[in-house]
Amino acid sequence: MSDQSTSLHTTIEPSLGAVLGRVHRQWRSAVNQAVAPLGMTESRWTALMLLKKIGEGCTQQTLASKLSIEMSSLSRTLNQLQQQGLVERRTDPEDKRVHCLWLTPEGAEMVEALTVRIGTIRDEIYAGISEAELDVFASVLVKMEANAVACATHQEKR
Amino acid sequence: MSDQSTSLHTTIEPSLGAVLGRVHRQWRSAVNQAVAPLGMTESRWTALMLLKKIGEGCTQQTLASKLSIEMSSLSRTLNQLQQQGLVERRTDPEDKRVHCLWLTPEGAEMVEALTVRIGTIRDEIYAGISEAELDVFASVLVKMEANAVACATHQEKR
DNA sequence: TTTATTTACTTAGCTTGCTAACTAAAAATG
DNA sequence: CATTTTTAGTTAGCAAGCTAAGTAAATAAA
Repeated sequence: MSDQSTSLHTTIEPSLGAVLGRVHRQWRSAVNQAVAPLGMTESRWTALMLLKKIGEGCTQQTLASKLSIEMSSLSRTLNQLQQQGLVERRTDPEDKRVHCLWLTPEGAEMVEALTVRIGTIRDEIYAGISEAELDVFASVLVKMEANAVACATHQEKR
Repeated sequence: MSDQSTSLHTTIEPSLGAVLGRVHRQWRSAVNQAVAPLGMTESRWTALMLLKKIGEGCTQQTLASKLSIEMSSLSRTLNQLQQQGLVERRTDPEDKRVHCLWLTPEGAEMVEALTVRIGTIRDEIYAGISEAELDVFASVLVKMEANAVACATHQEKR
């Protein structure tokens, strides 16, 4: 029994995490090709679409946390989106440290265009995968994400 | 019926690819913390361990392709591994363009040490996930990888 | 109320993915 | 056999993740 728990995952590809990285790179490459004509890159459209999803007016802090990237990474991406005239940073009058994020009209149009293009890619990448499989896949991702965060956290306090 | 096929995946998280990226980042962060004391980073240990797995003496071409990274990326990583005295590049006498890759004794020891540490992390990240779920997860990843590659390929020829 | 700490964000510099442009060797073509 | 093309690998510079070290504003402590 304890034997089983030790060997539980040894039959599986030992470096599934590396596979995860590969698939992510290839998925990114496919999407990047599709959105390049719109002047978009992964980091930019990911931020743009998540901003739309979680609701305009949110802080950079909130968006960075939902993206699971650092504030510094998001800051640079927002500089680009702002320069492209797709996003606005408005200083919160209640707390002048805080920047609230809003889509410009052009930004909103971009989200629409992206949704279409990325939807096409998504369907191609999901081809031949059943909804049941996708459900399991998504639930495993969620568990892994939580486990990885917990793991990183307990390690950093040694 | 055709309705069902259009709506097939719309109930799922629309940007599962973005989730994939997030989980990969977090998994990488957890592993990086664990292997940093050994002087390793993700790109270096991934290359080192895959070299061990697919067999020493292989070409850079082969290793890059199995890693799903470009030759140029691998070239830099190998420079680092060579500088650390973990890997050797030997010119193939039959074809002087080709560099065959070998682990040094120190490299072989490093692989052992990494296997232990990464195994620990892997078990933590797999916690609460059944073997059946992992099987589905791995099979979905494989299908997605193939689909993404196909998608990128047919796009680039417009 | 002045000082210290915390918080939201930015900037700078590193890592490692990428593409593009290069060298040198091998293979194909004339 | 000379010339062109292909192939294996390298180098240079961009993209976007990271950490570390800043600002400026808000809060806590003295």
